[in-house]
Amino acid sequence: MKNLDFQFEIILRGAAEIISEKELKKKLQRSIAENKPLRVKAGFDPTAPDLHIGHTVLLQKLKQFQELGHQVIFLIGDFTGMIGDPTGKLQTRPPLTPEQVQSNARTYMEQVGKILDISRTTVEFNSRWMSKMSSADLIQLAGKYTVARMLERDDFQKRFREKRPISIHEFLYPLIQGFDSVALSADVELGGTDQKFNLLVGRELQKEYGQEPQALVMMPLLEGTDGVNKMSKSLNNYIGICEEPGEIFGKVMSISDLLMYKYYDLLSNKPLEYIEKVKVGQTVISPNGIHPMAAKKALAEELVDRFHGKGAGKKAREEFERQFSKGEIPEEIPEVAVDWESEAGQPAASMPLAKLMHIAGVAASVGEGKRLIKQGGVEVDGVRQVDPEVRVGPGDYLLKVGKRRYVKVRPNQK
RNA sequence: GGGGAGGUGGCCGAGCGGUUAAUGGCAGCAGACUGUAAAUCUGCCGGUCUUGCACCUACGGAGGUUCGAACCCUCCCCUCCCCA
Repeated sequence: MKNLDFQFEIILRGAAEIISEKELKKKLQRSIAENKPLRVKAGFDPTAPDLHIGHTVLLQKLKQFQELGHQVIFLIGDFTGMIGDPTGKLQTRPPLTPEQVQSNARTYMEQVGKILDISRTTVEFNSRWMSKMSSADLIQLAGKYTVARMLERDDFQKRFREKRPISIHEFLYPLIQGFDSVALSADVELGGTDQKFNLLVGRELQKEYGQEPQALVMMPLLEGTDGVNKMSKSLNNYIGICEEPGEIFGKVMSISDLLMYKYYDLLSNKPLEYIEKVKVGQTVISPNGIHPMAAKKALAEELVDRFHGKGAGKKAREEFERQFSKGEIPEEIPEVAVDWESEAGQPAASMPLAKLMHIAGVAASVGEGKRLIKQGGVEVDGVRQVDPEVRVGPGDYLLKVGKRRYVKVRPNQK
């Protein structure tokens, strides 16, 4: 096992906060002395099996622990997930069936495998111990925390102050999450900074149950592509790790420069000297700095490589440059077969372009198609269309919508 | 248990019997300018088609009163506050 300082430096990189550094060092020290890996836990919600790069901030940190020889425990919160997420405001989630949980878990692992070494990862489900817990046990658990302490949590406090509802079961969530640490005898728990309260509850409960409290490693939250909100699928400001290379590359290119520098800090594995050069380029144009656009392309390439394998990034970059820097059409364009039958069952002589766009999936409705045409955002075979009422006959067309959406349509052969 | 205030489009938030598919803001989309950056400016922003000032859907849910209701009435559901 590597020495203490070496390990600690790696763990520290990118972390927003560690509670406490002293305790963590002590644990590491002991682990080295006894040649016993630390049990490192991180919990995930099974209801959203589509991972985005925001999740990878945490996963990368887990990977680092793994590479340092520690035992990584990937905890799937299926029990909590089955009840519903308390942070969701109004919606009661339909409970997941065990089959759904299993299938989500599989999807999860496939994606997580892009980053972690699955063969060396322990996967746990908190239903394993929670579903067996009796009401009496649960009440006993609830007895270990007070309402006043619960209300210390930021969002509870805020909602309480703003007179917005807080359900009793929401108080149970931090307790259950904390109890997971007890059940797993976790030495370290990883989480986002927004998890701080829950993570701390884990420490308290471990003490209550006679365990040494876990050390906490908190990672900053990654902002979404809008640069304002936390990355999340529901806000549609995410970059999914399973998205097409071109998609990932494009989304990275469209973030603001300012955000790019944050992404560098949280996502890039490039040497620190390189990142320094990137940051120099932010303010001065000098031989020591890297131009923001070049830096962004490098980051996009790195991420595509990470999720699609070495070489995919370079390909995506070339494709990107062909399409946008040179204005050429992309190499691979999705094709859609369109039925041209009219209501009478006869092949229609023509249909409005807007409708064709709708069928081809590039417009949410016919109305939107017309709007796009009116606004000059539509090209057919390289010719911009301006009449929202134009009709087209059956045939092969290349549609371009907006700056980057292309689709080929052809009549459906019957 | 008693009393009071509310539930409006993805979100926030006006409207409180009739040009209201519903002011405004945010988000989103398209265009110009660019580095598919930021900032800025412009336009759009429920759906359908025979494009009419048409039809359908929509202001928590169900009924009702009206020529006409997001706006009035009744019942129900949900949230918040005060008292117990």
